Amino acid sequence: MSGVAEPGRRTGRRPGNLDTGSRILDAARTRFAQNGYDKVSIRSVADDAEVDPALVHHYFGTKRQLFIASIELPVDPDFVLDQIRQTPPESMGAAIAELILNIWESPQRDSVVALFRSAMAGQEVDLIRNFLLQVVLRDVAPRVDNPVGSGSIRVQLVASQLMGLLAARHVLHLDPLAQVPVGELVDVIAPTLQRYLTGHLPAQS
Amino acid sequence: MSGVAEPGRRTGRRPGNLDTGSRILDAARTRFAQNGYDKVSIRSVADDAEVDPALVHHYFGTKRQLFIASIELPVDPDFVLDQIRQTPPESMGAAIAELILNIWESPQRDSVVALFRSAMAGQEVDLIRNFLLQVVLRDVAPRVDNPVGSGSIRVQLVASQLMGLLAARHVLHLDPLAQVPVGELVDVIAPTLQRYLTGHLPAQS
DNA sequence: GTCTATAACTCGATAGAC
DNA sequence: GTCTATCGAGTTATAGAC
Repeated sequence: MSGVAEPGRRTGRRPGNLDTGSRILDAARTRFAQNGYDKVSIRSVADDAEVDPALVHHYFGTKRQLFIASIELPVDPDFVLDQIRQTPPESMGAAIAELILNIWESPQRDSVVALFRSAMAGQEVDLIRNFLLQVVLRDVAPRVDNPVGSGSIRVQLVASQLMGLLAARHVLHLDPLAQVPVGELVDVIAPTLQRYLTGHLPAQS
Repeated sequence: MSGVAEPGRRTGRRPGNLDTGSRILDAARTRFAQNGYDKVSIRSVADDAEVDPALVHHYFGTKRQLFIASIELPVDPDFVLDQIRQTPPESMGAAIAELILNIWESPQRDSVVALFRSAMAGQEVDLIRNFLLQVVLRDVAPRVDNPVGSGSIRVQLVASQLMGLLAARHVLHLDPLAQVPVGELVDVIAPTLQRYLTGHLPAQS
């Protein structure tokens, strides 16, 4: 079977090994999520992908470039933002909790966790803060800007609760919080987010 | 002036250079807070303290020991816990917010931030989770355990909001949230914590 | 495209002179 | 108590053979 080329068929190079590049990328994603940027070595990624370390450089250049490539959110921000846009302000708390918490249970979780950990470690912090401020939050803030000027604070309070949940559940793995089903957690968190967005904030009155 | 010893005075070794050990400790504290455990080298701490790197080992042993020594909370956990213990459950939200947020504005902030960043980076995570679970949270959980079994989840929800606030304000420095005076923020956060502690949690009913 | 070999560097920790 | 010198391990990244 093997080694003997049937004339006209099965000759030449075998079709890409499920693509070496994407195997590297997958390995990098989970590694970065588990250990954070600093503690991940190109060698360990190469090992996980069962690939030579030099190949990682060959495909992605420097470690930083590999990180950026691996982090690239497979979720379309516009898709998420569109759903939020179509939600009336009175029910945005539940909508956001539902959307975000479910993303964190999806395969995209590794990317998000890796991004968050890197931000906390001070790596790529500008990249992340800009993404947060200019892409995600800036879009929602004007819709909840009441009283005038409170919009940014409101959405950043929401971000703080969401980040804390990410830290507790997916980084520290606090039990039993980490074991609570998403659906229940959404119901618990939604009222908090809703109050931050449209509720009465003592300091603003 | 210099070099000439007046008889009977100013002889012998000069009084300790403000103590080499504490200079090292101070440098380590701010370094760890700014850069996290991983990115701090013993050499860099020694540079900041204007001390030979070998001296750091001489005084504190390994890097881990230096970290623990530098992290050592200047706040007595019992002091904080006592104040919480003396608060009736109905107003614990405000009490906790008041206590914790003010600690984060005190000189102890660097230690707390360093600890948090290390936890997020996966360093010393057992040490931190145990501290959190067994020292801080375990004490409060039984007092808000209603319905039975909800106590742990309740306090961990509180922890999540507090950690998120720490991340947003003191790690990511999100403006304008990072600029809000503590007093106002306490009033904003307290109701959230109170609901988590004693309020109605949809999933529990 | 893939891999070997290695340059160039940083780190923690130690031994030992002074 | 303080410093020099260095070991050994780990890293990114590159050069070049195949």
